[in-house]
Amino acid sequence: MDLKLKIHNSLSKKKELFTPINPGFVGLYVCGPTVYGEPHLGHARPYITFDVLYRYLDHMGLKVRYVRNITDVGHLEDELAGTGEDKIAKKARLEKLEPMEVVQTYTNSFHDKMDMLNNKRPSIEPRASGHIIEQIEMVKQIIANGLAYEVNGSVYFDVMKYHEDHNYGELSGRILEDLIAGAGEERRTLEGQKEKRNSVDFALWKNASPEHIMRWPSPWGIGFPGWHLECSVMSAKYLGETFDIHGGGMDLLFPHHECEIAQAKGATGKNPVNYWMHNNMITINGKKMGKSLGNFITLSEFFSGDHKSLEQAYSPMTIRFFILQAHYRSTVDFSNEALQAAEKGYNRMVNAKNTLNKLVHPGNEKAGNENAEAAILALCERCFDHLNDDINTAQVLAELFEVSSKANAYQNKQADIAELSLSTFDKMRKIFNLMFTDILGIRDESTADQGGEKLDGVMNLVIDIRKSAREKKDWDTSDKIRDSLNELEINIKDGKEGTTWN
RNA sequence: GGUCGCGUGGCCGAGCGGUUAGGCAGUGGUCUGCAAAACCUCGUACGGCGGUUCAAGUCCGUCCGCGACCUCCA
Repeated sequence: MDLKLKIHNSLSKKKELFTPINPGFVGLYVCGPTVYGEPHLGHARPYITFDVLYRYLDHMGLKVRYVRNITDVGHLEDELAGTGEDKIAKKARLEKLEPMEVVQTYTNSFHDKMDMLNNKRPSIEPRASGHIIEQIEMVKQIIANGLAYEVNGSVYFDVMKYHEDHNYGELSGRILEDLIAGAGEERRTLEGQKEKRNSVDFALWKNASPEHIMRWPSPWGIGFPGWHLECSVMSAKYLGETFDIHGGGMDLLFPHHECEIAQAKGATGKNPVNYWMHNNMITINGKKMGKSLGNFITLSEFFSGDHKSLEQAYSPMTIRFFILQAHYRSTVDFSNEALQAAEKGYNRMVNAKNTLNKLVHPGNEKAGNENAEAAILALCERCFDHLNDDINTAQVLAELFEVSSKANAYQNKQADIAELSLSTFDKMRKIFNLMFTDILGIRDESTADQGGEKLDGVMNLVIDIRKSAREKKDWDTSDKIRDSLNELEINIKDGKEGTTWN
């Protein structure tokens, strides 16, 4: 099939037509979380963004191998004292847990939250700690190529040497001379800085001090792998030395992804990634929500509403809808008002979806209104155009809102469903469901959808009783039923065609 | 300080050379026992100042404001 998907490549800073290396197959790697804390709103964004990409590629008939790692070792934490303690190890010490216990706890939580957000699980979810041998091998290769050096049991990547034949900064736009010149006073105190030939060099392998908990033997002594190595190693192992798409948050662009490129080229000489994609940040009061500022709200807190900044609980689908209403490369600012707007929009669209799926078309093969017919057909096409234009989910949702209005109008007889031909109506319904459910990955959280047959039966009975009451103008009974159901979060709507609920 | 990005109506957010984004809130209607929902209607926005162009939120310059990265971060 002819691919028309254009994606913004961070490497060229342009939208490029996506062409997979192997026709029909796509290798997709997304940087996963470091599992040392509860996942927060910021984590929702990349995984929803790339989930939609994954779903869309899949819809187009491509066989996608989606690899997303779990970082359970390796990130150094630069304490003020400069001890360079591993994040996982630090958390373990603070919580008096085994490091792997910490890892498991937060990995489980991460999985739970991702499931709730309706993100599909990746094809492979490798852990850094399970690939120590491969990481050591890659370090050896880079040393053999003369682009890394060992000092006191640690191995550093020689950026200056690499830059002689390559361009360190090709992704981030950094200029090496500026990086060296711009090294501030505060950075001089960081662990290992004095061992490096140059301040811009980064660790591939770090010597472990005796009190360091996570440690592995290596040709350079007991230690642990460096910051950026795992992604290079695991992407190469499962997707090949050069693969199609690498995604992640913009905050990872430098140094993490820049270093990945350098490591990969330093090891294999090959460009590791054809298309780099970066999602923008979620902000709170205009500032990036993240660990370092401590201004994050966890997904659990959103789902329960249990946080001082939250006026209410927000469901997983409200969060998903909220994120999808903005383009992935724009920042999106959190606020209660914005989330409440997303919640209402989401509810409106879900209700419209259910309405649409229950509509019965009279079956006319000719459109009653050629203009309406043409408009709907054009709208259907535009949904795909928007996705092809760098996954513009905001525009897709705008189109689906148009369909929602139509569906409601047909239901209420405020517009004639026969204005569309049967085939166009079917197409509209099919594409709405495809976009909403399959590609945008939005799930129906309403009671009606989850109550099952028994609830349906009960509700039919209740509505029938209420109908009798209403016919007798027994408004007390009628309103009592409505109010009581409301308390159970079941809403009654009296329409022309009878009463419905959700 | 360096590199990059952003500033759109009350709020959130698409668009990025000429045509309605959309959602939420608000206005006025229709419907309705009441309510809710729904549908229709209305608002005419693109930080300031210059410039390019027949035509500019949309391109260029400049100024102001904000942010990201340069240290772990999605």
